Amino acid sequence: MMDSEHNLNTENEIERPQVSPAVIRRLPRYFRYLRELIREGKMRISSGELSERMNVTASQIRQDLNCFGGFGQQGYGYNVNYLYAKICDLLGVSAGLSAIIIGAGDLGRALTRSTMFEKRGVDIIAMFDVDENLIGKTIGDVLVYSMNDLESFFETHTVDMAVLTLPKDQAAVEAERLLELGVKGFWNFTGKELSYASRAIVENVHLGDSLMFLNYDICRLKEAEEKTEAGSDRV
Amino acid sequence: MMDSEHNLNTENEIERPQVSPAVIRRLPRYFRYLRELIREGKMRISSGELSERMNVTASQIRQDLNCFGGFGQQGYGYNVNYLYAKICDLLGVSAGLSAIIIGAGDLGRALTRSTMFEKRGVDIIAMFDVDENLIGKTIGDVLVYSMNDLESFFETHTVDMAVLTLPKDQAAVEAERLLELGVKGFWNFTGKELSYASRAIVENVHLGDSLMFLNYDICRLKEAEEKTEAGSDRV
DNA sequence: TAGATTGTTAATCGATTAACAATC
DNA sequence: TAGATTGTTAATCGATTAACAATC
Repeated sequence: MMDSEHNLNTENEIERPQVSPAVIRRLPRYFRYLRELIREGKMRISSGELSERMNVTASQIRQDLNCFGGFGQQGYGYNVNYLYAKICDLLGVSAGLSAIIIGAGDLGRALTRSTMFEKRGVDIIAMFDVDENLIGKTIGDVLVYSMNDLESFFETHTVDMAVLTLPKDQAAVEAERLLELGVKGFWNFTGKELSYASRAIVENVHLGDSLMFLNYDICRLKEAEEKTEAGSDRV
Repeated sequence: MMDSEHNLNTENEIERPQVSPAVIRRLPRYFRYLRELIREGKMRISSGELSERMNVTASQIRQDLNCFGGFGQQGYGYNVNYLYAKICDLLGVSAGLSAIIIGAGDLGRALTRSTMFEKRGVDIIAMFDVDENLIGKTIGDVLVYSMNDLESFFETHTVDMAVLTLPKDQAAVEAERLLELGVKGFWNFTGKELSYASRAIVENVHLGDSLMFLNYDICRLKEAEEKTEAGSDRV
């Protein structure tokens, strides 16, 4: 089941799978559907059945999962709990990752109060803001610190990632500061596109882009409707 | 400049460009960079220069823009204002699209108060919720209506899209209700994956998936670091 | 005109799907 | 054993990049 050829090299130099981002971006979706299957009490699932639920090809599912090893069994399919556990591993659900949220504005507060992090094994250990009225307060069950205390906070805490929900024009300078303190990843909602090559990992979120994609399709739909109407009862 | 071959068919059957989603998903990013260029007062830009800023190939830029017509000029490049106007058109920035927000929770409020919609020409005309304490209140400058008043609201208003920020378990039933009322598109944050084929357009947003993609990379990075440490000073 | 840069075709690359042998 | 379904290779499809002729 485990590959043998790759391990011929020095000691056991781990085989970096080097899986394409396209595949990795699909993993969270498998994660979601597997949770659902578990909730339903389903014990096993075939790529065929899963493909129907998820609206993708069975081929793709098998191909995707095989990038990480043989999680299934011929003639049987996939054990739901086992597969779920494997995907959780890949996505670090039990890795005990810690996060801080920079910016206790509307979005920062919404994210803090959501169950999103908890469900994915990420622990929000603090929020930071410059607003004197917020500092010392608790949002959800997370304490808001002053941005001035960032450095001292890092002396006593390990922080894997920072969620950036602060104003766009401060994004770059604060991110640099966090980088200096050893943050490994940024979940960046500021709209300012950040990129630190090998120094840190950045996931830039552009909600506005998603909105505009929808806009595009709605416009095309409206155009088509106008055309139809014009064709049916105009001049 | 305008294509001639496609227009040989009946009357002028509009040429549906049928551009790939991959290209369309990139348009909002051009939109953002062009805004920046305008802010900087730049009048013209070549695909080469833009490609450096955006970190994509010049080839891709020219290919993308050409899906919608010849927006540039040989030997000169692209007129920033003209190109911006064209992309705004495609993305419906001046189409006067209207939206309502279903669910006045943390996320709904955060979206309402943001400038995201305004910047993209989408008008939020109402919010809806079931919470008696919120109904009648104003968030940003948007009034919160009762979910019971949904049908009557539609009698006097045109609604292009609904932003779904309500609890997951109510997503499907309320979306169906909105569909019935003539909503054309859904910006869906509920986590419940919706799909209405030709009846409506759905943009499912899964912030958690984005977080997990980041998790994946951070885990790989941590693994790599542990390996390095182990190699340098262990046993 | 010469220089620059697009529009567009052709070549390459990568991702998805199909097919089937391996195997439970 | 026969049936089912994976793991995996090969074929197809689509998207990206390179190249260059058109043209401003």
